[in-house]
Amino acid sequence: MWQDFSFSDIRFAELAQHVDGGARVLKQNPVECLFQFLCSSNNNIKRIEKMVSSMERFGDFLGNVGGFDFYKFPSIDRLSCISEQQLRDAGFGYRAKFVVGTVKALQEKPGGGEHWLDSLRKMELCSVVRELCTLPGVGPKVASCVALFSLDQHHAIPVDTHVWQIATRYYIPELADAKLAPKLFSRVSDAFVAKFGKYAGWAQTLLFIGELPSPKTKKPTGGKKCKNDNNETY
DNA sequence: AGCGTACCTCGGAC
DNA sequence: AGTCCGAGGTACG
Ligand SMILES: [Mg+2]
Repeated sequence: MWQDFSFSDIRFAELAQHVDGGARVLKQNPVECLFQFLCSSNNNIKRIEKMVSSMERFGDFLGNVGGFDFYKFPSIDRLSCISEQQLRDAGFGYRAKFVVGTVKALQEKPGGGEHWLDSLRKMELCSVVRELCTLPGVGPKVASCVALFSLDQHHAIPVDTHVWQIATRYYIPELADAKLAPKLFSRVSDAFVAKFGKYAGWAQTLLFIGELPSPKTKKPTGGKKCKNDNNETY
């Protein structure tokens, strides 16, 4: 698959050579995935991880490995025991009410929230996103993440600030100075699907990793120039 | 429909 | 040391 992506995009080809050990696009549990990305809005990864681990402590204790405690991610019912104040105290900020509201909304689904989330698997991507967006704190980006990482929607493109940077730099440079707006969300998404096709979401994930200030990538530095689709150097 | 703006918190940059 | 900025967006006017 990487070869296909590399053929489709020169930048992908170059980046792929510099990502050690590959990247994994995990098929996550939908509940866990949803609440993780519910914490992600306007936030940094370190704090997101802290918030997620504080939610996990409401799940069953699994054991201790190498000095680290592990917990099963809480069920929706278990999550419903957490108050907004507890979440505030745990540093969730304004996302505290999103968590409480989404738990409540899920509990009210006929057949339960877990079942409702699973039922989204067999729907079209646009319907999946639309349904998920009815939850408080869930917009198009979070919905796309949940769809891609936990609901088998491999062509979902979560358009976040990083993807926006990538897209305007390499694929649609004419929008370089525009603000990331909902209207342009689809524009970016279309650009990725046009370029990478069925598994565009996976390609997006790799390019996203390339943007992160992470030791996982050792991007080419110093002097090397490349060209984007419009033959502009970067 | 489309566009501005506020929003919790917090580590790093200056 | 104080201030400012921005981070895997969303809700609301
Ligand atoms: Mg929503």
